[in-house]
Amino acid sequence: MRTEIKPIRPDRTLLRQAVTDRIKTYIIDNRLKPGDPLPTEAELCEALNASRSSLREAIKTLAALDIVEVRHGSGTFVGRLSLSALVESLTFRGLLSPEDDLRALLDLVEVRQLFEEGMAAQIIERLDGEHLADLEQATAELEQCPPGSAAQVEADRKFHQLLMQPLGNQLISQLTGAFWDVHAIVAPYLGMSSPAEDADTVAAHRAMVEAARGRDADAFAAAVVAHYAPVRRRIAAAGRA
Amino acid sequence: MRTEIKPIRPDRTLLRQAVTDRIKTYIIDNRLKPGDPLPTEAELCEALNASRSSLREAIKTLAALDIVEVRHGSGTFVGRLSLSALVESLTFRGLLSPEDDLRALLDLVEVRQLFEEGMAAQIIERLDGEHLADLEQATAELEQCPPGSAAQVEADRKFHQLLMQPLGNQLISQLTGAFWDVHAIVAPYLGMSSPAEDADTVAAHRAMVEAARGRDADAFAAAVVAHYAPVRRRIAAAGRA
DNA sequence: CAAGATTTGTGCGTATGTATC
DNA sequence: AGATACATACGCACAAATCTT
Repeated sequence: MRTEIKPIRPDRTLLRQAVTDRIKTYIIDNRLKPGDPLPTEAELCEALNASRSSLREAIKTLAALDIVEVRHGSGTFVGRLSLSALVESLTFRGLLSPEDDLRALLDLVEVRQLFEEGMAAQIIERLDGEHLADLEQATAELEQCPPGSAAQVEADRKFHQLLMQPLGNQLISQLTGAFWDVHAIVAPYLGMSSPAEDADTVAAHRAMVEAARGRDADAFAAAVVAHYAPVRRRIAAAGRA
Repeated sequence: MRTEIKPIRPDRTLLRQAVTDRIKTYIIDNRLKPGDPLPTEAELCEALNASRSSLREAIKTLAALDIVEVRHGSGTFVGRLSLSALVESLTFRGLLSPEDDLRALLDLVEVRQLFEEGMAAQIIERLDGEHLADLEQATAELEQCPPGSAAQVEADRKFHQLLMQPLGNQLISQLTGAFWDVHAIVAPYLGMSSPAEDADTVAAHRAMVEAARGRDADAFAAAVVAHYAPVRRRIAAAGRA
C-alpha cells in the first residue's frame, strides 16, 4: 500500500485532546470574548490537521463545558463560560441513586445555606439602598405571583441572586445560581416543589430583608437558618416516608 | 427523487441531545454505578437508532461531564461523577483574560475561605480524635516534605480535604477539592506557587489544628482567615506589579 | 418572498491503534 | 504470540438550519 514511510503521529496524546487544547489556546491567545465567532469547522480542520469527525468530537467536549457554543447553520462561537456543566453534573448525581438522592439534596441545601450564612456579615456591610430596594421588590414579586407559576420560581431565584450581588464576587454569584438551578430541578423529582410552602418562603425572605435593613448580621444569619429549616424538614420527612 | 413521504424526524431536538439523554436515563434506570460497563458503540448505535458519529459526539459530551468514561480499546463505562468539569471550566476562565485573572483568583480564594470559615463551628463540633490525628499528620508531612515537591502540594490538598471530612457532606468535600485544584493550576500561571511561603502555610495549618483540638470555633475561624491572608496579599501584590 | 450560498448535523464505510484474553 | 473486541481516526455524501443576495 504505502511505499513511503508511514506518517505515524509522534504524539502520545489523543488527537481529540490535542485539538481541544489548541482550540482553547486559540481563544486565549486571540483574546476572544463570549459570543465571538470561531473559524468554521472546515477552516479549523485545515488549521489543526484533523478530520472533521475528530474536530467535531473535540468541539462537543468544549461545548459541554460552555467554552464554545455551536449554532446549527450559523457557526461556532465562544461560550458564555457559565457553570452549566456543574448544574448538569450535580443534577445527574442527584437523580442517580434513589436511596442517596435525599442525602445529595440535603448536602446541596447545606451548601446553599453555607453561602448565605457565611457571607452574612459582608453582605450587610456592602449592601446599599439600591440593592435593598431590589430585594424588597423581588420579595414582593414572590408574594404576588400566582403559586406554582414560572414567575414565582423566577422571583425566588432572583432574590437569592441579588443577595450575593453586593459582594462583587462573580464566582459566588454564579455558584449561587448554579446551586439554585440544581435544587429547582432535583427537588420536584423527589415530590417537593422547591419554592413551595409559599408563606414560609415569603416570611423568611422578608426577615432577611428586615435584618439587612437594620444592618444586623446575626439576625440576617438567623433568618437564613430559618429560611432553610423548613426545606430540611421536608427532606427529612420525605426520607421517613 | 423521493416518491414517498419524507421521513421527517418529528423530534424538534437534535439527535445528539436525544442520544445523550437516553444514555443518561439508561444509566439511571439500570441503577448503574461508577465503573460499570456500558454497551459498546455498535450496540448503542443499534439500540438508539443513531449513527456512530452522532453517538460518539453524544458520548464525548457525557465524558466531558465525567458521566461516562471511555477507555480506548476496552469500552465505555459509567464515570466517577467527579467535578472535573467544574475544574476545567474555572481554570479556563481563570486563564482567559489576563486582566481579570487576578480578580478571578481572588474570587476563588474568597470561596475557599468561605467554606472553611463558614463551617468552622460544625467542623469543631463533629471532629473526633482520629480526624485530629490525621490533620496533625498531614501538617507534619507538609512541614517535612521538600519545598516545591509534589508530595508537599499533595499534603496541602489532603489537609484541606480532611478538614471537611467530618461534616459528612460529599458535595462540600468535592467542591473543596475542586477549588483547591483550580487554585493549584491557576496560581502558578500568575507567578505564584500556591503552597509557597511554606512557613506561613505550615504555621496557619498548625493554628487550625490547635484551635480544633481546643474546640474553639472562633479561634479556628481566625486561623482560617490568617491562612488565606498571605495568599490574598500576594495576589494584591501581583496586581500592583 | 425566493433562491442560492454557507455552516453545522447526520450517516456510512474503511483503516488503524489499543486493550484484553 | 496470536486472536478478538473495541475505540480512534479519516473521508465523503447528504440533510437541515441559517444567512445572504
